[in-house]
Amino acid sequence: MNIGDVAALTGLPAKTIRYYEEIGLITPRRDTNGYRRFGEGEVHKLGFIGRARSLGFSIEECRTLLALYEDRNRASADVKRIAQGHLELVDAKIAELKAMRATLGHLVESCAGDHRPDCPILEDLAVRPHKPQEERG
Amino acid sequence: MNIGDVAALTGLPAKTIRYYEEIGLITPRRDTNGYRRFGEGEVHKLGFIGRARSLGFSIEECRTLLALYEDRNRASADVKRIAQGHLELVDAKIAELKAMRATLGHLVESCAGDHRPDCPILEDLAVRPHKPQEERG
DNA sequence: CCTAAGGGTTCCTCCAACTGGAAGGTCAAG
DNA sequence: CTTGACCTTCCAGTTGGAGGAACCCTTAGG
Repeated sequence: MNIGDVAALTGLPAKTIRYYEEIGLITPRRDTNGYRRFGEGEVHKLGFIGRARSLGFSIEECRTLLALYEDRNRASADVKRIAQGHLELVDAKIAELKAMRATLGHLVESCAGDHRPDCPILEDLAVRPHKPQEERG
Repeated sequence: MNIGDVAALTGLPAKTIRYYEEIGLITPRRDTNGYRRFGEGEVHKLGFIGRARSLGFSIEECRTLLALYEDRNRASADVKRIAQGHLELVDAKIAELKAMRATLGHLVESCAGDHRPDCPILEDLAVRPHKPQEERG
């Protein structure tokens, strides 16, 4: 199996697969012509990584998860800790974005958006000693 | 005013302020000794940028907003369009994170997190043809 | 034989938005 | 004079790849 087939199977770009090899996530064999040759194991690993990435795990978390996956003696607690930590990070990010969204939403609503120059958005950016306002309607 | 004072006033790291000069967001004068000298204008600009950044606007968006701010003939519609576009991006990001959070939350809940090796999180990453599961149990 | 296509390979640069650190100049105080 | 805080420049690294150049391999067709 060449890299193109693996890309099609896993949905990962070939570039990404090469990159994953470069950083040591996978180590496919080589044909005599220098082409990477992938077996089921590699494809499976790449699928695993792809799914973990799509859940927002960092590359290093993926590396750890993969190691745990291949360790038949792992404790599920180790995995759960990583997932939990990541979950908290995601929650924090969501909260941050929501705060941004609230402020931004208020500003957008308050702006007439016409040909005139008066703009509450710019005024706010210009002077407000930025603590995100909650409600003031 | 030296860069340290400006950093204290605006809350931006000195490194960041230097970076903003490098990319042309600001152009402070120089003292004879080579130190950057900041006036009120610069400090005001930096505050503006800092607040815009904290709302998630990109540097290039900040550049545009700043230009609009300084253009007395701008139309508020131009500003609103940028903010609106950014708002949609933020909403998309939130939605994406929420989807991740949901899947991740299910997985974390379903994992015992003890000394045993059985782990639904790893099993899911290993085999699931990843469409985020909604509800199941 | 040559050619063209569609793989593959390596290597290098670039992205955002900084951050860290090294090596060195400047300034005010003791 | 020395110390320490501040400033300067420049270089490298971060995350997770994307883009592209230059070149090799393979196969099909004429």
